[in-house]
Amino acid sequence: MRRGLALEVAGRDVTSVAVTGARTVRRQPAVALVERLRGARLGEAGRIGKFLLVPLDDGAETLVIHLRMSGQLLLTAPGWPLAKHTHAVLGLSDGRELRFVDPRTFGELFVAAAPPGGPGAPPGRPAALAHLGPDPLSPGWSAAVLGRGLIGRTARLKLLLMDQRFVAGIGNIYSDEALFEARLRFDRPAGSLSGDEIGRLHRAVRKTLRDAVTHRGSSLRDAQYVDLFGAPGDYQNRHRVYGREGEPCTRCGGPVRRISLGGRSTFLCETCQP
DNA sequence: CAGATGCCCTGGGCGC
DNA sequence: TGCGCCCAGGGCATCT
Repeated sequence: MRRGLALEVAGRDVTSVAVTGARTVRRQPAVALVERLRGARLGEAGRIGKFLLVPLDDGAETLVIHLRMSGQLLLTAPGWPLAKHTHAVLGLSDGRELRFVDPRTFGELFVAAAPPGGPGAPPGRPAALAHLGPDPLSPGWSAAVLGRGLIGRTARLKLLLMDQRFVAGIGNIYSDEALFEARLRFDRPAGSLSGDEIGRLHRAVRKTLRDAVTHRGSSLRDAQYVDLFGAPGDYQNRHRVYGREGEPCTRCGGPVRRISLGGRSTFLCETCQP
């Protein structure tokens, strides 16, 4: 989604703004966001974890977008019929519209001040995102950094991977996929990993996220996740455990298991992830 | 303090 | 066909 925004909306001006959803803009008065966006020039989108950051004008402020469970950003011609649960529409100077659609209304938009990022660099992170840990695809997230972070942690590995304060951007699908790739059980105490296991985990997280982006994300049965043009991703067809309960493990042929953890599903192969 | 639980919502799938 | 239940890519407040 970040790549799509960078390709399609960077350099456009916002010519009109309509916010109709009561919950979609909730960190600030909707009128403040509308007035700040109207007439703004959109910069090249950045990303920290699951948050999208679209710099405004000189980059001193940024539009922050989180899709949560069911949010979509769609780029359409103005005449297109408005999908149900469309909560915000930005008119763009190229005549198209950027629409935020979100049935469950967990997603949100807000405008925040962004510290300057230096010449040529993207703006820094807004204060509202200060709690986020490093993005696992950023250069700073090395195996050594991961290993230091794991020391003394008693949490189960999967829950720590999904803790956005620890590392930002891994959710329920990609934690399961990365743990399978790393051949690690989800309920290992995070601090119990050996050096070799830390290396495997680090490699697996980065490979899983990179591959998922290459394949344009995971669109599950309800096809909630789609790109700017409504096209679903492809990575769901490459999942090795997530959503594959009872199907054969791609590595050993044994059945993929589903276990409930913290009220959500965890998928794993108990043979390959001892 | 870390960890567990429940809630914010709508919609789809399934059993009866 | 319809009802009630369970489940779903996340994050946060509130308990212990």
